[in-house]
Amino acid sequence: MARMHYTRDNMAGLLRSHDINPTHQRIEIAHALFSRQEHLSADQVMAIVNTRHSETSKATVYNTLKLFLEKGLVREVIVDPSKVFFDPNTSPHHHLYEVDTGRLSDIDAEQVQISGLPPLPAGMVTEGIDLIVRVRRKA
Amino acid sequence: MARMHYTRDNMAGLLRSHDINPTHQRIEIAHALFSRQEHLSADQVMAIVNTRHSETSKATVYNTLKLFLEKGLVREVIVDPSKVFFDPNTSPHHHLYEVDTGRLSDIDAEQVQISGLPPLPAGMVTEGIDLIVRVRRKA
DNA sequence: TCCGGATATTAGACAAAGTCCAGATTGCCG
DNA sequence: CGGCAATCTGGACTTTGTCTAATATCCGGA
Ligand SMILES: [Mn+2]
Ligand SMILES: [Mn+2]
Ligand SMILES: [Zn+2]
Ligand SMILES: [Zn+2]
Repeated sequence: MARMHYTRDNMAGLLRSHDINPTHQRIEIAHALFSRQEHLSADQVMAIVNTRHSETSKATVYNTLKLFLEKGLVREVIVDPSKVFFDPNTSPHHHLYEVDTGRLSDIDAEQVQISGLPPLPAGMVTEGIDLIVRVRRKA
Repeated sequence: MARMHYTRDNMAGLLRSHDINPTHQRIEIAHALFSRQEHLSADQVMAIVNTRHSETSKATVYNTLKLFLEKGLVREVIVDPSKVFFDPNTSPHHHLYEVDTGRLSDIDAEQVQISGLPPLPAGMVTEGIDLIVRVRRKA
C-alpha cells in the first residue's frame, strides 16, 4: 500500500528485489501489470507490451509470467475457466467477479473474516485461501 | 442428503425432476457423476462413459454437462487453470484443493461462516460465493 | 402402422490458451 | 575479441472446449 508510481525505472529494482534479472522484456511486462494495478490475462499483457511495435514473443510473455509467479512477484487468480489472470497485488485479498462482463476487482481481506474451517488433513499446509464472490447484473 | 444409491434407474427420475429429457447418454453421464459423488472433468466423464465400448461422443459429453449446469443438476468448480470440474453436489459448500495432486474435496458450508463482505455494487446480485482452500503436502 | 417435425447425437473441423524446443541473441567476463 | 550462460524467439504442438452440418431417434397424429 501507499505505493506511489510504478515507472519503468522502478521496475528494475522491484525485479531485483525479487531475485529476477531485469531485462527489457521483463521490465515491460512488470510495468504493464504494476502501473495499472489490474488483473490481466497473458493475452492482455501480450497486447499491452506490443502496442507500439512487436517487441515480445508469446513464449517470453508466458515464461516471464510464470517466473514472476514462482518468485512471488505476482499471484494467479483462477475464476474464469478459459484463462488465468495475473494479479500484481500479492497481499492477501479476495475477489469480486462479474460473470457477465468478466470484470474482476479486489476485496480487502482486512474486514472479511472466515471462521469454522475444518482442520487440514495431516501433513498438509495451506497455500492460500481464495474467496470469490461471483456477481451478475440484476435481471 | 441421505441419498442412498444412485442407480441408472434412479437417474431417469432425477433428470425428469430437473426438466431434462432422459436419454441413454444423459443417464450414463448423470450416473457417472452421481454414483461416484466426485468432482469430474469432462475428460474423465468421457472416459468413464466409454470404458466398455465407445458410446458417447465428445460433443455430447460437453453438451450434456452444459445442459446439466443450466438446469441446476450439477455445479461447476473452477480451481484448476486447465480444466473445469463438474460437481454433483449442488448444496452450498466449499472446496479443498490439493494443488500437487489435483484432488478436490468438499467442505461443508454449515460450519463455515464468512462475514464482513463489502456491499455489492448497485444492481448486482450474488450468483455464488466460492471458497477454495488450496493445500499442499508439507515440505 | 406410417409420416413428419422436433429433439438429440455425431464426426470432425476449428479456436483459444498454453507448452515446448532448437536455434538465435544478448550480456558479461577474461 | 572469444566463450559461456542466460534469455528470447518463431513456430510446431497439445489440450480443452466450441461449432456445424449431417444423421439418428423419438413421438404424436392420421
Ligand atoms: Mn518498449
Ligand atoms: Mn452403457
Ligand atoms: Zn486481486
Ligand atoms: Zn463439491
